[in-house]
Amino acid sequence: MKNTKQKEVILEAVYSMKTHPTADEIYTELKKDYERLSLGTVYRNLNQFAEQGKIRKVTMPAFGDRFDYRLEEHEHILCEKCGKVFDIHVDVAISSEFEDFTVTGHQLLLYGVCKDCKHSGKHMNTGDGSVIF
Amino acid sequence: MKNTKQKEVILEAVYSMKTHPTADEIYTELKKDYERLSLGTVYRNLNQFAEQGKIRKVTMPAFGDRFDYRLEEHEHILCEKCGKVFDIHVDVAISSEFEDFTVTGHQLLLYGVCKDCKHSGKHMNTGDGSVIF
DNA sequence: TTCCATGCAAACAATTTGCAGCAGT
DNA sequence: ACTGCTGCAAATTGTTTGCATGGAA
Repeated sequence: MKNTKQKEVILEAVYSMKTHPTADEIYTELKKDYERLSLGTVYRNLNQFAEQGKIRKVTMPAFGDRFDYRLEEHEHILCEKCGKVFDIHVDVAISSEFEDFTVTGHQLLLYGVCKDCKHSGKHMNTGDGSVIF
Repeated sequence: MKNTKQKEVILEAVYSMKTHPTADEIYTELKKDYERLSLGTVYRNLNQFAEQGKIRKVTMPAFGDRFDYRLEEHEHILCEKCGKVFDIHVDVAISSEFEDFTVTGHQLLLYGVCKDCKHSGKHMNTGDGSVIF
């Protein structure tokens, strides 16, 4: 794999934008400084980094794929109002064998309404009465 | 909401295909008997049913949206080789308040290799050493 | 008769890919 | 010099939408 300026700045962008950006958000951000950068290159490199385990790709229902520089085990919570994604640290212990499956990974996603959106006056659902995690 | 033949057979298809079908799979299946059925109608109705809580929409990374007739609380496990989705019943207890979030729902997705694919001789990853669920 | 739902095709959004030229080794 | 990487644009894929017509109430 060759070292290119593009690879460098794309990876750096994921590290510095701590907001779980989409490919397009990264592209838009970098475009300011790198006029000729192409969206295809951003996608190509993000996917490559994810395969190499340098970053993580997180698929969100209805809000597109996000990229996350945090490699440690953690889960995500998605605000359904603003689409922002936050990290949460919960202990999800999964055996590597489960009902005839060899389990290689998992993803836990919580949905809800974040603090800011709660206070911004929009109507919201009530909780569903579930228990402490 | 009006009762139409299309609504009837689409909903019935989700109930009878117990394979977590995509919209397109449902469409293809029904097209055999209903020549003039349109894919748009399938999408429209599936989304409507999901909103009404008659079925469930499950978003899978890399394999498109699936529809599930099972309404009870359960999670999914996705085979990375064949793309099949299976139900699993695990106890995921989540509080309705979590770090300033009002939690309205969650989704736990495990990835792995199913029994059939394990035995079909393809190379596979080793487990990641995690613990009993 | 009134409108909602459908079929159809076009529109869309997100992502991937083919290719010729350019740049890293 | 060789070959992979990039920019660009076109192609794909999955899904939604506008509109005229047909069918349920």
